[in-house]
Amino acid sequence: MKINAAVSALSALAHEGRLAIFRMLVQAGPSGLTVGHIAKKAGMPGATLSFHLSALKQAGLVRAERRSRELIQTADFSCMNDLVGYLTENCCGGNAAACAPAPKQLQKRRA
Amino acid sequence: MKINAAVSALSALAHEGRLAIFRMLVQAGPSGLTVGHIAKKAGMPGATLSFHLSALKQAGLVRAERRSRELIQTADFSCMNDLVGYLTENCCGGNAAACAPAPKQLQKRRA
DNA sequence: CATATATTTCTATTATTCTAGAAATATGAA
DNA sequence: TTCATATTTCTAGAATAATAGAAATATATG
Repeated sequence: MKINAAVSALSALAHEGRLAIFRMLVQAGPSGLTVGHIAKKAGMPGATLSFHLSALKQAGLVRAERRSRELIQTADFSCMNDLVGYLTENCCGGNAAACAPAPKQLQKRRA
Repeated sequence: MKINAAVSALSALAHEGRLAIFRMLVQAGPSGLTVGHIAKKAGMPGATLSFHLSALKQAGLVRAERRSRELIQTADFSCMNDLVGYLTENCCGGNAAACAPAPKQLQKRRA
């Protein structure tokens, strides 16, 4: 992942409404959600939601597929994982153990 | 992590200069870097760098400690890990295997 | 074709963030 | 105290992003 792609993805997620939408989709998994469903859960006018979904798509974090009149939105899990990997890449120069702020609190996640 | 904290962290990272700074600090590890060192590597005027470091600190991603005339900046690894955890939380409703876009390309990172 | 539903694009207004020069503050050294 | 270095705060103009109503487009059904 290049820095521009990472900035796009982070910018897309750096908004309360869009982050909530993205997390909904992450948790929904590969079967996704329709725009209407998201609009209801997010309590957002259609035009506003459409604007935010575009931002997420532009960044590569969300994909859409038409099913009849509805558009099913799904999270792009590999984009998400690439972003996470980009942020944590080569953490502490590769010495992951150094990231633990205190000895008792060992890092459980990847470092 | 609450959504507001996540949005703050993501907003702080959603800028090419700040993302580059943060990654420098992540890779530098717990010993950190001085403002001057970062300014040189990032090729950024002091005032601009200071503005961006403030944003990263405000978001909890960076901490500073004075050592004589210099201020040592370090990444906050637990904040970073919390953010990553927040993004990927309960992915696919807990069925992590579902995130793999294709059977042949298994997810190597946490899901 | 006419009508209904689902979603997007257009538009303009409002709000927020970025940038960097200049001045200010903090620390240390002579 | 005077000077040098390191960093921040102040400032204001320039750039970018958010919001949502209204109109447009896509698909389906009678």
